[in-house]
Amino acid sequence: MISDKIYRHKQNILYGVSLALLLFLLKWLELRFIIIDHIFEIYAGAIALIFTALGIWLALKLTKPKITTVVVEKEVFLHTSDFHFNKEEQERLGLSNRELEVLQLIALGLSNQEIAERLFVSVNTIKTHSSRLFEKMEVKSRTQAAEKAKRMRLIP
Amino acid sequence: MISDKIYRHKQNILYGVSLALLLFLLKWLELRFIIIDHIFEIYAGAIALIFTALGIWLALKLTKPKITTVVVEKEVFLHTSDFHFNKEEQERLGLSNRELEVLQLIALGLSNQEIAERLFVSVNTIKTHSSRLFEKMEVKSRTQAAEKAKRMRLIP
DNA sequence: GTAAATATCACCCGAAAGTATGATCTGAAT
DNA sequence: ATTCAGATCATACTTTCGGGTGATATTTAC
Repeated sequence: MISDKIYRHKQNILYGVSLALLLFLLKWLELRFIIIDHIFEIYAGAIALIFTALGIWLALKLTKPKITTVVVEKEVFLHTSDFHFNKEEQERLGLSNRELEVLQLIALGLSNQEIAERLFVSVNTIKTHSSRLFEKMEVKSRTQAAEKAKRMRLIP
Repeated sequence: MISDKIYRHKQNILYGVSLALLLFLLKWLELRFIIIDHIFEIYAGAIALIFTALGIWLALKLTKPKITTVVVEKEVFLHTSDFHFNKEEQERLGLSNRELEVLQLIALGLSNQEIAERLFVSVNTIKTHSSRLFEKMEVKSRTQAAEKAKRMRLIP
């Protein structure tokens, strides 16, 4: 049995355990004295650590965050195909809607007679409109009017 | 004489000076012991101050700045540069260079008279050119010609 | 309501645009 | 040398354009 062996070697075990305890005590005392001998350095190190952390915390909490602004230019390509009517230009020139309508048909290359037929009015009316049109646009012919209208985005 | 007076009070002066020195020594010893008594606290305070400063410095030096990215959209217009003369169309219509020249001036809105002056020829010549032009382009007026020429990329 | 702006139409006239036809002249191709 | 395309010019004629003037509805703004 195992208990029999223990009993037989009782004294040996007791001696061994006592020796182990003594060694442990000695080691513990040694460590204790090391700590006591260096208590000041340890304390100082702890203070250093704590106050470094405090300093970091203070700096992070109390300073304004650093902000670096990076400006990235992004090129946007605009195509002429998407035509946007220039209402401002119409108002600037003081063109009425009817006059603009006539202008658009002139730019398509229609004659006064054709425009009159399309709008169900007389040629004389179209002449009056176009005259006022040229006056307001400061041009002297229908071809110039068409050219200028395209430049000013009054027509596509 | 002054030296006489000093000689006469020699002992008094010696006593006074001795007393003053003694008091000074006592005060010095007192201050020394105060410092020695509190040497640990002073040292700890100094460490705390130094390492707080270190922490602040570390935090300021080593933190990454916040990066704010601002995207600025830069508009790039292509319409002025995207014109490529349509030589094929000119050849398909059978337009001569002179006719094309006249066509371009017509599209600018110039009158026959103005075109004639610019090209140093007579109005009749311009009329001949424009007539042949309209015939080849299958249009009936200068305004139509200008419109069609722009559509066909014969002019910008 | 009245005034101002807009849209409509008419008539006249001169200028410009466009058509038709024909005539040189030149340079390049055959 | 001849042919052919392109450029030039002219004359005659028709059509369209654009300016000028005036008149009448219609709508919009105050």
